[in-house]
Amino acid sequence: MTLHLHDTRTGETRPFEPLDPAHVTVYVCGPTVYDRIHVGNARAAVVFDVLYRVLRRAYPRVTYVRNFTDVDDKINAAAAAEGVPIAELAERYAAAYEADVAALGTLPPDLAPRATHHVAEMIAMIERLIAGGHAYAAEGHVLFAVESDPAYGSLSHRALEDMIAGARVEVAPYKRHPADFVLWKPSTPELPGWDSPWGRGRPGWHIECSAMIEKHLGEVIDIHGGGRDLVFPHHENELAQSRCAHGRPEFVRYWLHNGMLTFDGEKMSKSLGNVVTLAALLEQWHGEVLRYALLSAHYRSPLSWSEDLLAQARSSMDRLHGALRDADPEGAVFTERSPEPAADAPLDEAVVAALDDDLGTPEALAALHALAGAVHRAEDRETRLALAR
RNA sequence: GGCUGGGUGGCAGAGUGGUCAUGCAGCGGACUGCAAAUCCGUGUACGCCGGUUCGAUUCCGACCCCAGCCUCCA
Repeated sequence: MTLHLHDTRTGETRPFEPLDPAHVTVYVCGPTVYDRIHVGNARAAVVFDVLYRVLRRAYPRVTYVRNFTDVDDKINAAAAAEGVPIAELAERYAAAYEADVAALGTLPPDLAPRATHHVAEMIAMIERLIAGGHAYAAEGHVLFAVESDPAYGSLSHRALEDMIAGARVEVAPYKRHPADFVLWKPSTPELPGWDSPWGRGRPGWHIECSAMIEKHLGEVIDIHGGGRDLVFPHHENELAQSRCAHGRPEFVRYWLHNGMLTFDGEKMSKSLGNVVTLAALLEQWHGEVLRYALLSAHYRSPLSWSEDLLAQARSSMDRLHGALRDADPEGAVFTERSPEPAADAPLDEAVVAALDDDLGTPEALAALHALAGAVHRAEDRETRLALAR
């Protein structure tokens, strides 16, 4: 079976057909670096790491880009609270992020661009949008005109009129349409800012991803990933900007969104205050156990997080390790934690089939356990328990 | 209210029109000097009500409930 992926935009799972099979392009929304990440954030990193590994086995070249949002109000606030320069704080948490997700056995992306390094590209893109009649300047801001994009709402499946009905925040007076969103906003002298045709200011959140994708991967990419909570408005807006700036209807061929981690039935998020930082968990649990726990549910489903889940993950993981020990007591074939099996290493067919079916990690793990059982029952087995996952 | 996606055994969580997910936990047994590991066996599971069908957890309809998004968010 060939790789099938679920695309949020069309709502269907279909065979993965890259634009250019010789070079697959993937972009995933990375963190805003103002604090240590929590397990919920880590889920996306792990899920898309699995995708990356699956793609690398199937295609000769894969470019995986995961950005750092290093210009944001929260960063400014955190830096001010600590009394340190904004850039210093951002770099500190970017480094912490990399260390955190590396502990979960994820491969580093091919590129990890910073938003602040791409302001010129953003400004250029905004100018193109204005020239094309898709954006307008007003009171130091530049706004995207949602009504100029007939396809606006196609990713999140909502109609413009529904958005107006649902609008809970007071609409800024300079907006032509309540759903218009900011591409550029003015900045105060103390805050980070860049000179632009519209005065000193800083970019809106959505435009960074559009600009970085265009620069590093081109106008059309194969896969765009992120958490479900980013579908609207972030990805919808990103899609609108890129599509309109490029003047071509296609932007992302497959939109992949991972489900949220819940804690006591509610989404784990900073605003709800029910977060568990990854760093704290790593003090108690091996990264492998956390990875196992994060992959124990299908990536699109919500996953209920608990101490119990971790204990179960550890026991399950132990069973797999036990099988490896049994099959290979000297550790001659399998190293403790091989970062990635060789590209030509044979993998169990059931595992591959499960992964090819929209990254069916629970089924893949079940297949791994079936192998483990076989290893224990048989005498010696050269089972290739490639723990690629 | 609108738009998505769900409701599966003690827990987590796959899947399917008529035999088994899988793991953890529990229980019984085997092996072992004890223990660990391993093996074997074990549980009226599929939100509720109708419908289609020889047969539905799986298809259709209504209902109830839950989560996410609509505001920063993986």
